[in-house]
Amino acid sequence: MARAGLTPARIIAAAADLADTDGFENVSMSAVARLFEVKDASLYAHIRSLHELRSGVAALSLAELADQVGAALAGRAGRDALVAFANAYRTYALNHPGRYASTQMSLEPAVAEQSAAGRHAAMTRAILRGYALSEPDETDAVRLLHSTFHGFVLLERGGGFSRGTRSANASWDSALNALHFTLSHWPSS
Amino acid sequence: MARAGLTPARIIAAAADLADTDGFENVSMSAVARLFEVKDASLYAHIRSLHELRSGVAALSLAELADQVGAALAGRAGRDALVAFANAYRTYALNHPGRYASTQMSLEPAVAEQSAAGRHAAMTRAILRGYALSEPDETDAVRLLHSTFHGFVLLERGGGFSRGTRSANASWDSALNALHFTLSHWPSS
DNA sequence: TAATTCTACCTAGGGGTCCTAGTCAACCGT
DNA sequence: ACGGTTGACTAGGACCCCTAGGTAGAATTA
Repeated sequence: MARAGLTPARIIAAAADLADTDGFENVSMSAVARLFEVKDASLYAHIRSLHELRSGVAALSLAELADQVGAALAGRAGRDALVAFANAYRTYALNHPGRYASTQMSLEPAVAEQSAAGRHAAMTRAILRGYALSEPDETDAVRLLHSTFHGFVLLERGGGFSRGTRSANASWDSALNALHFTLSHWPSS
Repeated sequence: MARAGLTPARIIAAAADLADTDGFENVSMSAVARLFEVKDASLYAHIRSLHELRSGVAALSLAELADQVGAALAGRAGRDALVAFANAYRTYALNHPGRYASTQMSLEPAVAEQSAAGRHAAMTRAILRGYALSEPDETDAVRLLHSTFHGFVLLERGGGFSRGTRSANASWDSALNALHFTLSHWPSS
């Protein structure tokens, strides 16, 4: 009986890959076990439950997303920062659909989540520094940006933009234009 | 053996209620069968598969959503129409989380879907008539609106706006302000 | 090196889900 | 009243989650 060399990290990484190829909803203990050519029961020595496996994927994905967005953001400001942030966000979501889907699951306020989601919010606020908003406008703007990016990416991936001849890319650029314009002339009433 | 009086419509309606109370991901043949005090196998005389059941819920929900949004929109124009549309949309999503979640599932271009989603898009375009956009700006604006509403509602329901003291309602109104402003001064470059 | 402990993986099994096939009883039109 | 249709049943296969207990190889210690 050769050992497969399972560790929580490797199991979660494999599950994340599986999510991207087969969909997050198809991430199961059995499916991941098959990847390692191991019985599903064997995974329970490393990961307590399916829920923990999926939460692990979510935490991993949030961290990756924050990394990539952070890297894209480095050294930019104002409109440049907005566009870089948005494009990095969308690129990650489209390249890693399963990982991105995992970030939607409501994970209990775990420590790992706190850090990654916190970084995310901090970066969004960093963008807004170029637009000189004060509270509570800044919070409203953060939520508007996040909503728009999240919604766009989900609809795009779900095929919601397939009708018509206008490309999703063009509409995306247009949306960024609109957001930049709104942020530049924030109606603070 | 008394008959339970199952029909596709009643089964789908029950499934939709179950989605709202227990979550769309928990809509299963077994769970719906339990509601009718019937064995799960009995449902297959009326509904071919779990996928068909869920698609049915999605079609029902899309139709309901279109109805409510359409009713809210009646007789309004311009900013009024935008706000009415948006609030009806959000209200439906928050009051019927499971039904709303069902509308996210990618249903094959079924006939039923065509009609409801088509109505939805037509109504969004009706709003924009007050802003005098021409193609392709109108398509971009439709997508921006839909993305923002969809993203906001999902994040709100997922607890994404729990941090901080700013209420979701206030941020929502602020987002509508911003959208109205952007639509009024659409940067057509 | 040899003995002991540890642990990564195993088998066995209970309970849940989707779905098919085949059966029988209740309803309905004639 | 009767024959056909159909609505719900039981039985069962395939797959899933998860627990309990066993075993063999790795790690630690004597």
